[in-house]
Amino acid sequence: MAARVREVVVPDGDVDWRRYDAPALTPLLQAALEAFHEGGFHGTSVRDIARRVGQTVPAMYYHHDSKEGVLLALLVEGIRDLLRRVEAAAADGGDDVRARFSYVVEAIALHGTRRVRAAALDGESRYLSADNRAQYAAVRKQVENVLADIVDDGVASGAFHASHPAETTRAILGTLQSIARWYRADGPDLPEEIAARYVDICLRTVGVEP
Amino acid sequence: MAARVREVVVPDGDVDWRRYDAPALTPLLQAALEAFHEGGFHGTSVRDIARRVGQTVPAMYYHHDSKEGVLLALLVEGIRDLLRRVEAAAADGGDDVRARFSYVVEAIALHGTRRVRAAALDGESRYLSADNRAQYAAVRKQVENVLADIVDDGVASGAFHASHPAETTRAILGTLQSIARWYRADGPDLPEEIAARYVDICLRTVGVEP
DNA sequence: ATTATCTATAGATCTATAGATAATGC
DNA sequence: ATTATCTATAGATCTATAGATAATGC
Repeated sequence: MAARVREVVVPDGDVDWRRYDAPALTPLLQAALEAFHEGGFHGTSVRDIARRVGQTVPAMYYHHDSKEGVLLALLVEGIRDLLRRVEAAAADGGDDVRARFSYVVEAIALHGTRRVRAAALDGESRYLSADNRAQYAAVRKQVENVLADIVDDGVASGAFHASHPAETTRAILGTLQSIARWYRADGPDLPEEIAARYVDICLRTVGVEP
Repeated sequence: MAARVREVVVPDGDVDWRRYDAPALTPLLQAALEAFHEGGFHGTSVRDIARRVGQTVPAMYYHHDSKEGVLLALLVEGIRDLLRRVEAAAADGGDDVRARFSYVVEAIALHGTRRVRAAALDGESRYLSADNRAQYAAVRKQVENVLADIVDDGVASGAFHASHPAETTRAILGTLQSIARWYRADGPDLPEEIAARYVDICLRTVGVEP
């Protein structure tokens, strides 16, 4: 197997979770991300991907086991990036549960716009084989748990109000996930504006006046 | 073109929007809906569909122009069903904006569980040709407008609180849409329980204590 | 030696249609 | 006549691999 994952160790304290540079993807993965975003996993052929990057199909197979391997690499890279940011955002909030909540919502909303293709790719994870899907889902679950813990803390301390904390967390994640399905980079609103609005909206959802 | 749409005229006052019988789909459309739900539009071949219904591929082409025609028929049928129910739910709420909101949210949530395959199919609408997508989107927009008008009314009358009503409506629709992505009929919760919880959650989102 | 690419191709599968055939309704 | 199905097949496209070739690093 030729595929490898370059592990870049970034100390958590150094993560600027609001800053987005160009994604650190190989040209082939960048092309595949765009292709999957436009046509979906099954609607994209390996020839589509190769053509976009100006290479031949076998060049792709040298770096990745299969088309599914390309999807997995993109999904794992994307969700790990989100997890790093979300953990940094939660840490940034310190002891203030409302700040922790607001920052984490902001981080997920920013990801949905600044990394709209990666965020929208989540829906394609269902086409992964069981093993690969589990690997992706494990990281995704960690992201969800960060928010779930904050909501639980807020409800327990009386800062938040929710009749069904777990379902409320899921509802908020659904809302934030949906951003990537309508956001267009050439639209009228800046990612920062959108994120700020979703912080407001999600605060109300946990019973807090923004 | 052999395909036809049977139009069943149902007076709006007669729609029991909480009641779900078996969907009125031909066996082929039922099979296609299950196939698309499992594999997505591009991950499903016309042979898959024919095999499920115990027929040959040309039998499908006799009733539908193309594979895309099958998807369009399913999407349009599903969204029209939802629109009918949502309009009945809004009417049921009468002059009480909170009741109208609660009923419409309940109706969309019930649709996400009772018609989970149809609801989840929404994401595949992006693979339709521009014309067909516009036809589907027009009906979908009507559903969204019903909720948007209620949220605007509630904010205008002071019954609801939302800094960004349009974005709040979109957020709520995102939450409700996400139900179909995790709901399983063999799960522990009844559709009615889930719908009731989402009414609670969405009321909070518009600044109302449930 | 290793890394990264290429040309050429295998073998399967895809959507869709041509044309035949049977069953039904007038 | 109409409706609904079938067998057979066209022609394109799919994923993946075999084996050759060039460029790079020691």
